[in-house]
Amino acid sequence: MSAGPGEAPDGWQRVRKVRTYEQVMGQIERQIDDGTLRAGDRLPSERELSALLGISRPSLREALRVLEGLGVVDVRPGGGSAGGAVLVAEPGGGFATLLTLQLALGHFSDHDVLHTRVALESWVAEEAAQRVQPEQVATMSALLDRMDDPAIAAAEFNALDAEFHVQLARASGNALTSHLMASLRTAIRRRMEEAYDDLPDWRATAVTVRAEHRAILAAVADHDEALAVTRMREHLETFWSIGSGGRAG
Amino acid sequence: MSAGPGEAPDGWQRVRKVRTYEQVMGQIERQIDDGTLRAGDRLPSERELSALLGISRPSLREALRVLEGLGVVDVRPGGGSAGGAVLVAEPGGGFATLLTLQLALGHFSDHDVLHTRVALESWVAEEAAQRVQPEQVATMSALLDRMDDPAIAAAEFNALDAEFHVQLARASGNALTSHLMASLRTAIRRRMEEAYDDLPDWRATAVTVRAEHRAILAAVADHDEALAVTRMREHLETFWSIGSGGRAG
DNA sequence: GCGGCCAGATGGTCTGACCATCGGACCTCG
DNA sequence: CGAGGTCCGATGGTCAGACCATCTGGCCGC
Repeated sequence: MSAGPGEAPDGWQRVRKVRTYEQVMGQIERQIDDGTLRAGDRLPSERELSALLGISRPSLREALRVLEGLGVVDVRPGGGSAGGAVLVAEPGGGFATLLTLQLALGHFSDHDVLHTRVALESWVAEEAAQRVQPEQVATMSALLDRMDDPAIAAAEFNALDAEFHVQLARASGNALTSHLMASLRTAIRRRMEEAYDDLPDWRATAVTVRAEHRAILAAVADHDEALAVTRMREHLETFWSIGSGGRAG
Repeated sequence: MSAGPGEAPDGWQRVRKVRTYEQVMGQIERQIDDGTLRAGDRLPSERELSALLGISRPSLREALRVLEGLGVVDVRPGGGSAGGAVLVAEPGGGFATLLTLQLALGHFSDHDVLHTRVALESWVAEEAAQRVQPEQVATMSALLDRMDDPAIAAAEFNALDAEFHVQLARASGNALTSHLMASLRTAIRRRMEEAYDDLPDWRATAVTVRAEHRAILAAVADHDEALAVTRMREHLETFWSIGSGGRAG
């Protein structure tokens, strides 16, 4: 991180072999950046665009696949108005895939993910406490009600747990943070489920989780920023200590 | 975000058209997840792997391109030990591209990015103040010295500024946060430079920035968490108010 | 022993083709 | 005249085969 890739002691640097698909991505990226292309716009058909760029269809398709993987375009088959590659209007796609893979590769530890969540969630709690709307409180409250179901399955409990945190992030009014958190949550979903499975009695833990969620939401609804942050931190640290304790000793 | 993509009222959901390259990615992802494939491993050659999977080379290549864009594999031409697709050992690749594009598409606002940075940087300052090592302080101090050069160009000043924040994130010991911050910084690099260009006298601003950096580093070096957090927040908010003030009024 | 040279392997790219899918126009029937 | 089904064209999805550029590693000659 202290230097760009392929950097050498002096001003020298490795020559860049620009592949065709990278040039295509560069052009699309530039056109997005200067406003020529905007969210919702439809790209020319693969055949047409490949001709315009003077390249083959496979090369163009590689670029489209990457953009698709990055959540930038949405490609649909078929003719007429629905077919073709469209610049997606919804944000956030791609983060989860990226995080999941990098986590699986061992590039980041569970510890890293949890602490990043603490950083973001703390801020989210603080911000949400400032600007939360009554109807958002109602939505989250309804979520917590559903988590109270005594017959609920662990997987659904976990999903609702995640949903609660995501809704809170939404209430903070920051789309980036909201999507980052949702993606982090997706990335560690399996580990969360495994952690639950390893608990001798997850329903006992659930009781604690429910109470903490209620407490956090109450502080947010009261616009008590400091309390919301404190409770959020405690909530995350409690869960972490239980989870790691259940697995490591 | 409240539901998965393509969800319908009942249990119905849109049929999933699984393309070949997606299946390939799924297989690779699974093998990474269960440890069959690990960082540093080399995948079979394109011809060999496409034969093993019973698909054509172009389809396989689409999967490889996406994985490459996500920073999961590193593909190099040529025969022998150096050629082929290798699972990257270095984390973080792909974040910057993704963030840059999504930002350009207008999915996230500058405001969102700045506030996410505040959330992460605040935590970074707190954590770094706890665990920073003397040599890390020395490294960052040297960076700040280079920023003192009165003849420094705006672009380099900006680069060193980013580098300082990244080093601080490193000192926090969290690779994920560190890479997220570096990527956020990359994503808004152009806007930062434009903001500097719009300043009537950026060198005057630079004086303030230098002082704030020194103050932050001093608090971190003293292991004064609270002070480090406070100063970091002030630093970011100061810069933001100047930047937006210079552009918006 | 050392340097240059050559062969094999690998990725990078292109051409052309065929299939599945979907939208929209058309046509038929009531 | 309207409603329904049908056909056609455009588009993405996939494949096969070929050729080129690049790089490694070993061979050969000096």
